[in-house]
Amino acid sequence: MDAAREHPLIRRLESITDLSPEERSALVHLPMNVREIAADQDIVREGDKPSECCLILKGYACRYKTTDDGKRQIMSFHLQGEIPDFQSLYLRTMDHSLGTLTPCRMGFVAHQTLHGLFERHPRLMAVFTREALIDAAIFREWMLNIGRRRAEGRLAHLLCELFLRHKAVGLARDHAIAFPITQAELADAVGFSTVHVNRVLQELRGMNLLSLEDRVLTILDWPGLKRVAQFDPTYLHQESGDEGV
Amino acid sequence: MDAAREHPLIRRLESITDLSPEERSALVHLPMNVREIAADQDIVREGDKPSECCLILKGYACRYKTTDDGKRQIMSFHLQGEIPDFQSLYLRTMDHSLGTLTPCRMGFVAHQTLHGLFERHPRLMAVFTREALIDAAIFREWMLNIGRRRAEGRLAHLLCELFLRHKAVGLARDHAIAFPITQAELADAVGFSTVHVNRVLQELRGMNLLSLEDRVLTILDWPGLKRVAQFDPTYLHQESGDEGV
DNA sequence: CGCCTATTTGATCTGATTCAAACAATGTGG
DNA sequence: CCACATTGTTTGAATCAGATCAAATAGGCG
Repeated sequence: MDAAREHPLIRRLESITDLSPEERSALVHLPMNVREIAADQDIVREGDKPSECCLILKGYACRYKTTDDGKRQIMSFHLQGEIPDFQSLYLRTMDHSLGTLTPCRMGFVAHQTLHGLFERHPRLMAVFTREALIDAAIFREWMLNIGRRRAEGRLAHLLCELFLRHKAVGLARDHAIAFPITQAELADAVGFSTVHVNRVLQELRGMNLLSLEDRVLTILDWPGLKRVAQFDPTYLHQESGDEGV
Repeated sequence: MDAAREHPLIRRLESITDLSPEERSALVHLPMNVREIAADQDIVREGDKPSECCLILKGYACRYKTTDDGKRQIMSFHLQGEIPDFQSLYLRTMDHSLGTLTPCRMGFVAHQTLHGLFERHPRLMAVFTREALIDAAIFREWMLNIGRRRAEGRLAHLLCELFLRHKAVGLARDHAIAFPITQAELADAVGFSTVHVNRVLQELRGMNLLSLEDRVLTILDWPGLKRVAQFDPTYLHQESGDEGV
């Protein structure tokens, strides 16, 4: 079997664009330092000045910040194949932290290595730049979500997004995805209390829109969920939208 | 007097990095279509597929989105010298709208022109990429702000940011900046009702932290304002931080 | 002057928080 | 294999920050 097919980064990039044989080869042989990391560990922290980027080979991670009085805001969730701290290539100091949600296999790639890669393959640089801009688009949508949507819609919106992002990279089976995110983590992502997440989740279940048990999220009624979320997938900039869901 | 000094884009970029004579020359002669636009006009709208980017030569603009039920979230404010829709170079479809807050002079630059510029001056591309990543850093901070900070801190935080951003590009005079943003617009930026913005603003004034009248914001007590905002300027990635304020 | 937009004030209501505690599931070490 | 600790979920009751509704006031400006 083709080694490239098994490589989470390549699988992800090929869900976005076509790669030339040279580009694929460069990516397959990208020097990286692979480490296994337990759940709930920080990989880089606010204030750090990292000299490498972190590629998720397996598992789930998130970016977050905390206020001085200890409240946390999760700004993004990340799946395998993603490089959550890509921005550290251009912004020396971390303005937020990156941590694991589950046990993870991480590939650490030196900044220098990536700069070299981009010099030899400018098109790859454009692809990663695009990805970073999509990240920003997701941040914008979350702002609208947190700032202006009320409970059911807000939580539903996040679940719609997570489902489509899994689907786009082949991590959805039928209408189900792995869902290792706890209610407390969901709360920190949408700006609720844990208690409220629990109650809203029960509402969504009560409407037969979804089921969430044993760390698996199943979408039972996609049009219905989209409706309560007012979900429009444009901001994910997946060429396919949500057709075929 | 040097024409480049007067050019808002160059002034802004030189507040960030040094430009070579060739880069400056390329920027001065960057072909653009200049238009005057009234206040409260959309420049591009969610769903548009623009073929040019918009440089603010004069005035204030903002990016925003609305929910189906008409609630608006402003995701960013933009000053002169900025290119708020830079992402349209890489993401075909607008996932949000860009509108003026005040009468503006705008320079429209064809995507093609910018791609050409970046090909000839890769370092400029890196600078703009960096700027886009700082945009994203600001979005993240706003998420924390909207999701996890309560009223006084939330509004104070936004005002701290706007002050520092003005200062960084020489648009602050002593401790005062132009402030054409209405209370309704502030409300849409921080996720409040207009009424609540008014009350919180009165609190901040009552604490003698600032004055805001006649479209001028004056910071009366920077350490105090920073404290209630829990403001840490790291996320703006200005090398100078807030020293000298 | 009169119109329109922006700010301010007051009264009431409500969605979500907080606090507290029970319950379930999972894992750990003896 | 059980006792126990730990982490995550669920439920109930009281409270509150901020929203909503309504109306007055204050500024520009044609």
